[in-house]
Amino acid sequence: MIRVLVADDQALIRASFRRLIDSAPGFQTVGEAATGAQAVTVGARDRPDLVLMDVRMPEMNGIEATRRICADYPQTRVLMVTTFDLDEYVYGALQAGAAGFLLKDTPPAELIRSMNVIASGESLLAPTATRRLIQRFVNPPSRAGGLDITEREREVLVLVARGMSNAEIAQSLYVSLSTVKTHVSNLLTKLDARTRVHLVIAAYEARLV
Amino acid sequence: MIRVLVADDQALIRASFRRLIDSAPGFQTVGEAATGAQAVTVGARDRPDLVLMDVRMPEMNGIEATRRICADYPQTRVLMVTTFDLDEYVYGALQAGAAGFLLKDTPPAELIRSMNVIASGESLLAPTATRRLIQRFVNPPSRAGGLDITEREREVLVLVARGMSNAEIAQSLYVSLSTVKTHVSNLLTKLDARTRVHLVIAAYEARLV
DNA sequence: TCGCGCATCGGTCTTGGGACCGATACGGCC
DNA sequence: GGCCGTATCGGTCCCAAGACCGATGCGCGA
Repeated sequence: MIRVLVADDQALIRASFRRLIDSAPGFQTVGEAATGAQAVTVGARDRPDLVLMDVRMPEMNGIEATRRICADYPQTRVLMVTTFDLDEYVYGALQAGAAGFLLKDTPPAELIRSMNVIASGESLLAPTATRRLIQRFVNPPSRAGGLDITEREREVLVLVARGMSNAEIAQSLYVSLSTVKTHVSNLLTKLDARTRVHLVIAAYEARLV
Repeated sequence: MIRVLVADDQALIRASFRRLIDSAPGFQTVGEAATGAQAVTVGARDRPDLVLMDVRMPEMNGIEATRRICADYPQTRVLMVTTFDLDEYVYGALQAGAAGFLLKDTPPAELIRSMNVIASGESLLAPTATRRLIQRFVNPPSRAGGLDITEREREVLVLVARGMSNAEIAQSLYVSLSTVKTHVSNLLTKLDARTRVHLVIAAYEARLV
């Protein structure tokens, strides 16, 4: 029997979830919470196997509540169920430790299936959330385009970020030391850096390496 | 009508998928491929909306075929369907551009639903793959433990990696410049670095920043 | 008790890094 | 033709960085 806690600030939603859960074989509602703080409290007291967590709640939002529950009781699995399909919600929930993220318009049967998946230790996301997560995995936010530097400067920058000295860069690019120094100097100005260390940091932040 | 290409080296599997697809409303099989190379060829010729792609195939594996198809025809969506649930497969497929990743033991009805999701532009993964992707998102591989340095040295290292000068670090830690220099010097030796730039690189590679 | 690792501090010395000055050449653009 | 951005190169100057030497005090385990 999978013991479920329902956390949502709307009583109607809670009741609806409770009916759905209790009618599903193998599931049982063991508690309700109307705020994030309540969810944490009840989660600590009743140790449910699964928490259906809303994001927007008074006192404490669902993300923060998820963070605390997951931190204190890792065996408790949290399934985020929200009306709004926002990036920050998804990323925040996952960072907080949620095992799943679904929208409230998910058909009941699918919700039950999803709860089984989550309770079994696997994870599951709404398709839109999946797409975004994959997107971020494949193409992590690269603020590289923000660097307003020339192509040659970019080449020099990556070599600097590889730890090469100006002399080594000069050899590598078949130019004189003076030229490299000029490029580095221009880079320092353009990127508002004091030393080449800042250039390395900028390169890493821009995902150039 | 969603036009589907089935790529799998086993004729039995292809036939099975074809029957399933053609019996589903809104779907139509437009081609088959027994190798990755064939999949690329047929994909280029027939421009299917969706490709059911196996990973292990002769001539060219499904990952590489996916990479080429996605590179040339971004509107073609690839759903990876494989027997084996391996990390490299999942990550490789996603990097290659696949929009989904399912196991061959997926029930037919769910496969059809998944194909609808994929065709609609969203993404979908098998629960085990979802869990792993989330895991990697939340807790990216951190080679931080590998650094054999003292606690104080670690503190200095992160400040170096933030771009601070030795003097600034000294102020920040309420110690003398000499002390900082000693720590930096020890760090350079321990991490086999020639300059502080290498320290910054090491810090970033170790995910210390 | 002695040794060892760690953190702390000071000194000297060399060198690469960076600021700042200058210059030439090439290509695109109005 | 003239302007501008870019890439190239040279020189001078200064200083932070780093190597290398020394030292002290503290805690911990053999």
